Amino acid sequence: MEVSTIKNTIKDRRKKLKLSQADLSELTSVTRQTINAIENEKYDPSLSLAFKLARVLNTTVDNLFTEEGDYYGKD
Amino acid sequence: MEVSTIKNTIKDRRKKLKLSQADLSELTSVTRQTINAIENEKYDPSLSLAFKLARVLNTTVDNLFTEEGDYYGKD
DNA sequence: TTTCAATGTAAAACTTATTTTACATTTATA
DNA sequence: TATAAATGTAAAATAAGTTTTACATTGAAA
Repeated sequence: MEVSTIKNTIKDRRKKLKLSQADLSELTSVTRQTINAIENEKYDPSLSLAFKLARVLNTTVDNLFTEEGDYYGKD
Repeated sequence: MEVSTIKNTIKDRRKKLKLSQADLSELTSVTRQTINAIENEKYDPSLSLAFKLARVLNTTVDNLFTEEGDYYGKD
């Protein structure tokens, strides 16, 4: 089971707005499973979805996601 | 031939830094073709690559990419 | 004007993101 | 505590991003 390299604060921000995963999925036009997978960092969202999520959650992509660790990965 | 929904200023910023597409591809660990395709907006980069590009080009994801138009797309 | 570097492009294979369908578990509330 | 809502998860299919290989065109410099 792969794990995303990028962390995010979607769950926190979603809850502050009292939205369910289903609500957020509708607001961003993806499935609830996609929201769930991204919150639980099964994989990274596309750039397009990252922008939609940031917009709906009243923030920026750079704020919502943080690329940390992995600076010495692969090669 | 599909076209990316997201615009970017990679080419401009790359040139200001006097980098070739090949240079940028090495700095971000992708192929030159990937850089070329993204500059010419054949498709969007992954979120991970978007962050790498922003970092190398001394800017942020939100600055480097702009999601415009398409507000009334698809459904 | 030749030559080399840089850029554009394309098909096939592969990897990763997303959907669809479906069900199980947890959490809130009547 | 029963019921509904929310969340977690999973397999198969499809869509989108990336690599590999390869070649053609453009641009710069000798």
